[in-house]
Formats: sequence, C-alpha cells, structure tokens
Amino acid sequence: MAEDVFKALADPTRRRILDELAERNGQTLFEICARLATKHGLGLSRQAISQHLAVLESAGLVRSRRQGRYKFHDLDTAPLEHIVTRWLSTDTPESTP
Amino acid sequence: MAEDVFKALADPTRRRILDELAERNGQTLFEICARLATKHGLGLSRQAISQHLAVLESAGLVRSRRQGRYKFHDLDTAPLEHIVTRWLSTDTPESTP
DNA sequence: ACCATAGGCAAGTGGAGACTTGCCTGACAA
DNA sequence: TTGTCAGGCAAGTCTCCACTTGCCTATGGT
Repeated sequence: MAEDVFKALADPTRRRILDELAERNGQTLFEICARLATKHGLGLSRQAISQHLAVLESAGLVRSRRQGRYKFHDLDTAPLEHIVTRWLSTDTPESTP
Repeated sequence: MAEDVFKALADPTRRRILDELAERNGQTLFEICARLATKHGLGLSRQAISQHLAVLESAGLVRSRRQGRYKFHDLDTAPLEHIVTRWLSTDTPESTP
C-alpha cells in the first residue's frame, strides 16, 4: 500500500536506515544500531530501531530473513518507483521558464 | 529541502490536495475546499486546508500567486523528482541469490 | 547443563502535528 | 460607506507516534 510507504518515509531515522541498507544489504538489527550510532551519532535504543524496521517492513521497503538466531534485513526499492509518478505523470508542460 | 518534502507528503490530505492541483492547476483555497468536500467527502474546515497549503508551499511543492483578493495555487513537481533516486540510484548489484 | 547473545513483547511517557474555533484584515460591489 | 467575500492570525484541543524501560523467548557456544 502506497499509504504506508509515505508514512514510512516520513521519519528521518527510517530514511537513515534505508541509507544504511542501501550501502550494505543484509544487516542485522545490532549492526544497524551500531552503524547509526557511529556514523550518524544517533543514540537510539535497540527497540527504537526494531520498531522502525517493523514499519519499514510492513511498508514493503525492507525484507527480513531469519537464519538461526540472526535476522538479516534487505532493502527493497520496488515500492519507491511508482510512488512519485502519481504526480509526475501528470507531466510538467513547460511551466518552468 | 528534501526533509520538508517527505514531511509534506506524509499526510493523506496533503497528497489529495496535490492530486487536485495536478488535475486543475491554479485553484483558490475555497475551490480546493469545495472539491475535497464533494469529490472525496472530506469535511475539513477552511483553516485546515490553508495550513496544509502552507506546509506544501514551504516544501516547495506548491507555488502561490496573489491576485486581488484571490490567491491561486500552482503545483510544482520539481522537488519530487530527486527524492526517491537517493535509494534507487544506489542500485541492487546482484545481491539477491 | 549453563550462560551469553540476538531478538521480541508489551505498557508507559512525551512531544509533534492535524484540526477546530474565534476574531481580524484586505479587496470588490452595491 | 457599508456589506460581503477571500484569506490570515492566532490561540486551544486532541490524537498519533517516536522512544524508553523492563521482562521474556530462543539460538549457539563451551
């Protein structure tokens, strides 16, 4: 649902998570926590990231695969492609001089 | 700022307003109110729409031009184009087995 | 068996934002 | 000028959501 995608993208922390997954796919929750803390200085609790990942997953932007006691997260950019075209396909008829 | 664009797109009512402006550019506040009420059944106050338009305008998605006692609103899709490419251009380098 | 690790499940708190209500300003017509 | 119409400026209310805290489950190592 495109509805959830917009809501998922609304939060800056979630966009950062997408950035991280775009840079390195298949990270675990703890890896994402560590990289957000070190690279972006975000001192968030593990639960916060976990909840963000749940939102991203229910929006279809992140896929998760369980393997033993690890859970790897993969980015899925498919829902992003047909979101903005809703207004762009209405074209821009030479409105910028 | 891309930050504001995501926040602006987060609200369903604001996306509806963009839909309306995409369908017919240069509407006034009252026109948008009327069309949202009749076409989408949204019984929102005039102030609500006005505040939404302010958010959209500060995000650069809507331009407004004053003319007498009317204020016309025009859609600007420029900020939408370079938003999603942030993750799409990072591509997916055959990482899915 | 034990203990440490990776993650999940709540319930609770605080703040941002969507929406309203009321009053005020400016522009056009009679 | 007076009345009306389009819009703005505040307040104030209330709901949702991001984040925390605490405890619980399960997997793997030794």
